[in-house]
Amino acid sequence: MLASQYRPQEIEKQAHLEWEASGAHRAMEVPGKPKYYCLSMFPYPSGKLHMGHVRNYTIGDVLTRYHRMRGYNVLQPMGWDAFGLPAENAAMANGVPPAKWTYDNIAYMKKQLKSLGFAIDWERELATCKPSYYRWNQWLFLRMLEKGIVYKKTGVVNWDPVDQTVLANEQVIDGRGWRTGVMVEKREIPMYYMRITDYSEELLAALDTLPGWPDRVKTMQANWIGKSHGVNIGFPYTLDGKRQVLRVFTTRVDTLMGVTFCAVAAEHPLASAAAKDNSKLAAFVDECKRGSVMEADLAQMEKKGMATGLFVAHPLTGKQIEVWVGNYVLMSYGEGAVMGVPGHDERDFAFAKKYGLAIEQVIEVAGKPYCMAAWQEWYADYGVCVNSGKYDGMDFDRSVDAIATDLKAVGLGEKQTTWRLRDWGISRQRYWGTPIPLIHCAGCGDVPVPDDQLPVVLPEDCVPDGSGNPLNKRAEFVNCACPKCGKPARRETDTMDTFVDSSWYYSRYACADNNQSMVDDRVKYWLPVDQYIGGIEHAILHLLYSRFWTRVMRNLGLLQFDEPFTNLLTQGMVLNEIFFRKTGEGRSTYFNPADVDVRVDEKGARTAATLKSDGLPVESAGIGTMSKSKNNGVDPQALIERCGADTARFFMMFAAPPEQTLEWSDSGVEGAYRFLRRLWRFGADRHDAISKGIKGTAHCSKLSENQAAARREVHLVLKQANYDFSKFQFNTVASAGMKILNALERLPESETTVNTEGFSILLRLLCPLTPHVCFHLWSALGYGKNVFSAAWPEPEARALEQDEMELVLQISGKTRGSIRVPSQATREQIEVLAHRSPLAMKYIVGQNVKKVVVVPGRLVNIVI
RNA sequence: GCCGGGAUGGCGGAAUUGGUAGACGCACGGGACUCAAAAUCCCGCGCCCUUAAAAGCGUGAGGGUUCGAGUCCCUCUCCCGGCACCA
Repeated sequence: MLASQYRPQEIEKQAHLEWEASGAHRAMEVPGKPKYYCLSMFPYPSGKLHMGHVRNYTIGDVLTRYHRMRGYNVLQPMGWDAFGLPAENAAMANGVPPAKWTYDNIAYMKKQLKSLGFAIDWERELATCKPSYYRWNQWLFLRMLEKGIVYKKTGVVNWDPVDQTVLANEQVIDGRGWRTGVMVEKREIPMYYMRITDYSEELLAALDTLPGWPDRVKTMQANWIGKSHGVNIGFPYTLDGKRQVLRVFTTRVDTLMGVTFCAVAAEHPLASAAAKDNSKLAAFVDECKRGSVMEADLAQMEKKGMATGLFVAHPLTGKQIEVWVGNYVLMSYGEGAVMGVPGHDERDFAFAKKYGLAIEQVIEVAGKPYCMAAWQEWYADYGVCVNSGKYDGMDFDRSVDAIATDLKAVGLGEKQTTWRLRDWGISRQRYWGTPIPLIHCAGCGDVPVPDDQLPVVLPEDCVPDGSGNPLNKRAEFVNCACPKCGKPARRETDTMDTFVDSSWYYSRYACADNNQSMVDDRVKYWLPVDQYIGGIEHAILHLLYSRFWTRVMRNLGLLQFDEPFTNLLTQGMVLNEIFFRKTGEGRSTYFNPADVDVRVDEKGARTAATLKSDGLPVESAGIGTMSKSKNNGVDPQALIERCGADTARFFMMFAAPPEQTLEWSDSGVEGAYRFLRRLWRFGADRHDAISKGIKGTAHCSKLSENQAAARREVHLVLKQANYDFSKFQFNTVASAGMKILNALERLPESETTVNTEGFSILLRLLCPLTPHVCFHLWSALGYGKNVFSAAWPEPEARALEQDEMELVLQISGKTRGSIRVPSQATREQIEVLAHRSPLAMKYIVGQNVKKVVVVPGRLVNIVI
């Protein structure tokens, strides 16, 4: 018997018990059975789940359950990206060690994930902050060190001079330290790097082997790697009596004859040399070195520069060219120096205009006038060389070849391929991360920790206070013996970038219990990941580092594949409304949408919003991602407790397609809940009839016209829904479920045959989305024991057949109505029927028919 | 600034390849049931003119290709994601 009322809490709890008892979500290696590894990006244990998690893991769970029903052996694991800055911030705020805070959060969030009914194999759970995981970070780091993939060099960091600490970019606000408020400085410190640039070519080329990745992600990665072809040019000069060469890289050597200055980065050796006895320049160079290291900030800074007083010679004409220091020149790209061609480059133009430097046209584009006199014209288009001596009249390709040849002849340049991608600096001057397994010895230098001393265990009871890395204050951690000479030595206290942790965790899930090796043979069975799901914000860094790391492991013989993620789904963000009031000092107070009343007019359009507590108006700042700072988050817990996990899941899937942003809506949730109540009631009302009814296919021949029409509709919607499933369009799958229920509800209750079949289709179609209610109804109505072992529903061709079909009738491209024609009608017959239809007559009598377009199954267009 | 993406009723969204724009849901309006409320059910719902029908307009803005454009091309505006130490 079925209770008349839908009580999600009860049936969900019961379902969880049954699934747990039967081990329904365990994934075991079954040789020969097709496997499907479905992975969602693991969460950072920030405290409690947010809606972005719920969305991400619901998408993953829908795919997991769908593929199980399709006969795959599916693995869906879960773990914790447990190292990172927020734990240290929480420690500073509450005095709790990051470890305790992290483990408490994991326990709570795990409970929440379980309450959502995800088909996760919890036996494979991992947390990156556990020595059993990060020891393999350390182990692989040492292998990379041996192979020369890891190396040491200096890198630039944000330095807070008051707290005497390195700041993350996130901790720099408007160029100042977040806690001290003082201007941040750039500081160079020694760091360890991974040679991801050794893999530039492969990482770029292999994007073509990833048809299952969204094009936008592949484009972003390709642009990030940034392969460009150009020429490396030398501008000779003499300094301290020695002949030297200033090297620049350009992709536009065709504009070489238009160079009117050169500009170098503040960190460039030439800038330092010139600043030595020029205090004004030294001050300017210092100024450039202050402020944030973020590229976005640098690129938006006002272009500033100062002449060095040094001159270099044009490599082909010998003309003297002044060298400037420019804050828009990045030391990290190319040679840290550029040739200035203000006539044909936007940034050079802005710079030249500001400092009154010469602008010369050396490229002409047909049909595009160049108005030098106005001093506001430049263009970067490709064209033909002019004012360029022997190169005049040459197009881009020819001039590049000619100029490169001439440069080579004088030993001042050759063609070069340059990459935008930089090596990956992994050192972090922070506590809550994987210790870098090195020991610094006065006599032996940097000594790797021997494998048998791994893992280097991070003490779990430190409490950071914002002034540097607490590991430095731990004598028992820092002081150690040199593994080579045995003398007292100093342990490295830098930890690894947390992107290291997330670069290979997907492999570890296959063998999380192995404490003898990083990976084992089970990886061969499960990997690569068939479907990876996560936020679009990870499109570049995390995914690129993972692709790199996979190749490193492959080259060490640990993995047998090139690409870790065969298919990628990038999910959109979850947004909510933002309400605020301005307070005195121009600051804003934000109010949670749950505390705001919104009034509407008789058409449903919004008229006003007021705060519930005081009834006074609040302002709307539109919609934005759910965040603490905008106070617009919705706690999934309250929702689950009130409406159940199925409602939360169904709303998430219905409100928007997975890749798009999703806007939160309380009434939308209410609608989802209403639908599930209707679904339940349909089953409860027809319980007796359906449980006694004949299961299986309803036979067309025995059906009335009414029944056949309803059945046709169900199968038609199913056909579309199956297509949508294959495209991961879960929002239209959800709406297909609603359409099927609408169709079945329109049928009289006595139509048991069609109802029984239709409802079984509906339950199977929806069970990946709302597993609990479908699981319960399926067995309660006697369809079988377990809906997840049932066959996936397929539309029946015979159910879709019909004698007549409707075609749209257009007159000269304007839709005027529709006509009915026999399904088998030929193009000619359709044309005749269309002409004879009263609707067409009305428009074509007395007109000259120029042309008739017939699109089979769609429309007829009579052009007059 | 650079790279990537987006824009469709009051709202979320739908519309396989160019072929009836607005499926499905929310909100809103009207009605039924009820002592009443909640729940539930029925009807309506892009804009404009209108008693109604018909016509006209309509997918961010402007232009183009086509018998036909939300969908393809060009130009522009606004919004969102990333920019290497947030994860």
